[in-house]
Amino acid sequence: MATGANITADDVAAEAGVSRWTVTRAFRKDASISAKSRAKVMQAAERLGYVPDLRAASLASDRSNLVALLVDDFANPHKLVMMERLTRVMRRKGWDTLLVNTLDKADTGPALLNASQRRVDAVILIGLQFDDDVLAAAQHARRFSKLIVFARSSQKPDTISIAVDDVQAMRDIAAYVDAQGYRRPFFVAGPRTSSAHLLRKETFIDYWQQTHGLRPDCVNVAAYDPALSGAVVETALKDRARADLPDVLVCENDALAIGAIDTLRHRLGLRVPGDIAVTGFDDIPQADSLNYQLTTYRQPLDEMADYLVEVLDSREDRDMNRLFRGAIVRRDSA
Amino acid sequence: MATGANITADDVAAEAGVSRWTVTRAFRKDASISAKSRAKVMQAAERLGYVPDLRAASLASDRSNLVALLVDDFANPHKLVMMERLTRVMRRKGWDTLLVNTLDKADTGPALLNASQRRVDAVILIGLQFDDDVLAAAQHARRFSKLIVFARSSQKPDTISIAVDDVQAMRDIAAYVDAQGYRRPFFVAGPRTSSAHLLRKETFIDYWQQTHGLRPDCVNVAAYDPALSGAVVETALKDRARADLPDVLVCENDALAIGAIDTLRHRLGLRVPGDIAVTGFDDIPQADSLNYQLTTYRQPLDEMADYLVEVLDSREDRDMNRLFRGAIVRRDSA
DNA sequence: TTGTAAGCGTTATCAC
DNA sequence: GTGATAACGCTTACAA
Repeated sequence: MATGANITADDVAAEAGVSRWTVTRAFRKDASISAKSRAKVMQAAERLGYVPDLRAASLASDRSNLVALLVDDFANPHKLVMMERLTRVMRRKGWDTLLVNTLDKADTGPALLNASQRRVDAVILIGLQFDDDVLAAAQHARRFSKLIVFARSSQKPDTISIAVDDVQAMRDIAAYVDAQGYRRPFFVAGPRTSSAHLLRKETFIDYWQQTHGLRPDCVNVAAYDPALSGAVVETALKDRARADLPDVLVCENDALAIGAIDTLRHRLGLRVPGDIAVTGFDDIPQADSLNYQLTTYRQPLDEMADYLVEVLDSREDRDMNRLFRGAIVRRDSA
Repeated sequence: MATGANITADDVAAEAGVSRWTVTRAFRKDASISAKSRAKVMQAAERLGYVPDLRAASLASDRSNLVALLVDDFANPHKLVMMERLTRVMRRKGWDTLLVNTLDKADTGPALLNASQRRVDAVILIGLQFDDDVLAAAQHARRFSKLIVFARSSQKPDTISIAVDDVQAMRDIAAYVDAQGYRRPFFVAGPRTSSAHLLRKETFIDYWQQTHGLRPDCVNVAAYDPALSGAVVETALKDRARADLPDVLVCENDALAIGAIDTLRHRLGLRVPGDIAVTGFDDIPQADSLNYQLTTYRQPLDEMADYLVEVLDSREDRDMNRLFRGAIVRRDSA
């Protein structure tokens, strides 16, 4: 076990009969080194089982090639999709990922401190509890140069936001629902309270007021949790007369939508989309299942991830916020 | 931004009027240091915005307090549950997590190398493609002392396996299904091929042969993917006469079970559990949804995670494999 | 193209 | 209880 522990570049240098610095060079793609030297070094390294120590490299160069990924809400399946995509793209480009589970809202500060101690080059936030005020309060712990908010828009200065254009997206959804002929929309919103979070809901309501002069009903669910969403929807709808029921539930994301569908079908005895249509947001894998066939909105995650590594690589200091445009994924639910 | 970059222990020492080593001591829980000195140091550190550099600490002490988590199958929702649990428990105990997305089967070696370069104290494998042969081939890249296989049993020496007792678990499930009166069982297995992976399937078949003298039908699904599972089940059952259909589908895990349920209901027009019952394994969040109410088997993840950190903390070299016993979670699907 | 020497910010060891 | 000093393994000038 632990084959050849503590083999250093010096050992390899001795074995290959060169200097330590030449060993280092051999391990870099760019480097002015003769093919012969490199071969000699590589063979010696192989023989000895040398593995460069990135801690030391990072300490000396002040670049860690490490990025902290702060995640708070592991209940939403979309998190898994994002984590897969981000770690895949980053690893391909030479960035390692420090996964930090932000235990609860109060833990944001400690989590950032954690990342700082590892001297990560950047911190990526994917989550919902990272309100701008939380971020502001936690900023003093910063010892990294880039704070990136992924898949959520943020107004905070000193922060790079890579997200879908919520206003555009929700207008697309509203227009789609409208075009399908639904006239009694009902919005199922998530737990967000700060202004940056209300964009989807507000956009949807605005659209409806402007085009049809009516204000859609809304409910707020305290977490992006399907079961909770179902409970809230049930409470809101169970005592309504059939004629008073909405004809479409527009949900802030798929997790809420799926919980809503389950409740409509299994608690309220309604058909989806027969009696009530439902839309989501995110296009999680489940949305494509036979059972849900959820009409939803897909963010261009690949593009967003590619841009993310571009940001990581960049040394620029200009504004790097970027909004992307996704597309409706039309299925049977609406 | 990057408030007070490069504040080191020396700076704090100067500010507080003590030596660097005293600063270090102040930051440890155990330490022979006077309360007065500590207070002085902490104030100075606060004033300067000092954040200890864990890279340097790790380099000097040869303990990184970093653990690599290798994940290969992001399609299974259970992965999200495990990641949450592990990162939560580890973080509470002072262990940071390096998340490595094992891109494909051939990437196992490079992924381990990646971890080695960061000098992680241990590597945890949660995934299915980590066959024992892959592990063996990749071992030469080891530069960490502990290789832990989590939630999957492994026969490999030099490896610590923390898992549920598959034989015991599958016997429990088989006995349950038997006691419920089902007599035409059908097993839906995952993609695993090596012997360590076949435990659940073999145990189930053995049980049935010994107790009823019959060999249940089986299908293999090439990935733990609900859609794929559904397709395989559909192919296997669609041409059968009603009387030839199984009365229960015992699935190797919940992902397969959920895909199977969708297909039974939406493709084959069967009721679950009315016409065919279904069982799963893992108890993923979805299993408890109104739509599935899946009878499944829960692994004692908290206990397992607690034991994991115990293993991480341990300096012992004895055999640390451990099998846990879970419990059936009885719901409506069987 | 290659080598030398001085850091990088801690911890460990040993004195005091 | 506290303080020097030598590692730890690499990178970065700069010199050869």
